[in-house]
Amino acid sequence: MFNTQGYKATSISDITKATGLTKGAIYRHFESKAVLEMETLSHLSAQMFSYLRVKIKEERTAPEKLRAIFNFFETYVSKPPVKGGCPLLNVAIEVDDAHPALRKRAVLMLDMFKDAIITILNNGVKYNQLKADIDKEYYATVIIAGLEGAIMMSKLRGNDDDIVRVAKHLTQMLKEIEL
Amino acid sequence: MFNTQGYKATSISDITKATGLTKGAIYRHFESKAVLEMETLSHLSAQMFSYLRVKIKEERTAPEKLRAIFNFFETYVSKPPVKGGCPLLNVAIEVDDAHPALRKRAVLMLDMFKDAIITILNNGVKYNQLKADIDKEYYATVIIAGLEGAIMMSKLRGNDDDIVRVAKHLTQMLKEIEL
DNA sequence: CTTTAAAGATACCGATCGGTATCTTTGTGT
DNA sequence: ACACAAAGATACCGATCGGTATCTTTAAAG
Repeated sequence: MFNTQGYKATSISDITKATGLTKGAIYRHFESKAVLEMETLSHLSAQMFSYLRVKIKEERTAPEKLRAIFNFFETYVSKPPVKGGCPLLNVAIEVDDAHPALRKRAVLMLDMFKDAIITILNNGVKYNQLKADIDKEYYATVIIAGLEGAIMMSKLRGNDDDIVRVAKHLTQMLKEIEL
Repeated sequence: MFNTQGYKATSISDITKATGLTKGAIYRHFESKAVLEMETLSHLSAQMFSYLRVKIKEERTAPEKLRAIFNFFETYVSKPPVKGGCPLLNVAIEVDDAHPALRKRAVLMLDMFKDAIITILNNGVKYNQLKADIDKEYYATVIIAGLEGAIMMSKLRGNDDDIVRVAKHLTQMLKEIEL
């Protein structure tokens, strides 16, 4: 519910209705709504990276791993891995300076995503699957920005068209640094 | 305030404090908070497109117009045209199915942005500045997704680095379809 | 100067917010 | 069978939510 309706927009009462639990039960396990939000985001983050890690490990070369990532995101709207779209994108847009802890977690998620891609790029160079002189941070940024922006567009329109186009473009970009 | 804190997260009381007006004064001019949200989004949308249109009209050729757009977005975080980042991105992430009117406006904003870029691409082909066989919808989508995703990343980190990287990439992509 | 309508202020509405003190139930180890 | 702690339920708190009925102020036309 935090991921679909937003953190601020989801009330504890919404959660009691959805879970059948009472406020007393919830507040016994979470000391505040802010803590519940944090732990929910951590859970969503872990879930997302878990799914993604499986897809990445199924492939052997760096280009194949990257294509697996693009492919993973192509059906993000029609078959969302977690309801409500990308938790990173959602929380990044919602958090302002009033939620420093949640913001920190969001930055951490972005770092993890970026590092995962950079690691793949590094291994690609190491094993002569990718050109040696590529700017890894640059490509990681372009990939994440494209995917996240495309999720926004596709989710707004309610179909995968936009994200399929961006995935196609990223695949094309990949060809240019492939050996 | 709607654009910085979010629509749902901004209360009428927040607005009375910020404006010095009272609820009575506000509700005389706007029949509900939802209407105020709608008109605010329309205003933000018009403002954004106004700024962007100026930048586009300053350039003469299609490639120059597109580069002007990329350049416009490069300082979006450090020198935001409107406080709180991109109104399209913000509203697209916040709206769920409970806000159909706001959602419709968001789709309209995306359509306008996309159409503006497609028009530039069409003119570029017409005047032999761009290759004739390009998929305009594809490039428009890639450009918007990249820029919006980059805004999310840059805003989360608090600097322009990510969006500068993506702008560089889009400039590079442009070279490939330029004549 | 008076009239009049728009604009704004005041005071309130019921509903819901996050949160808590206190009570009851449940499950487990002995 | 009993003790006891953990889990959950109940009932409430003050604050704030969006919204409104009613009163006062403002400003412009005659």
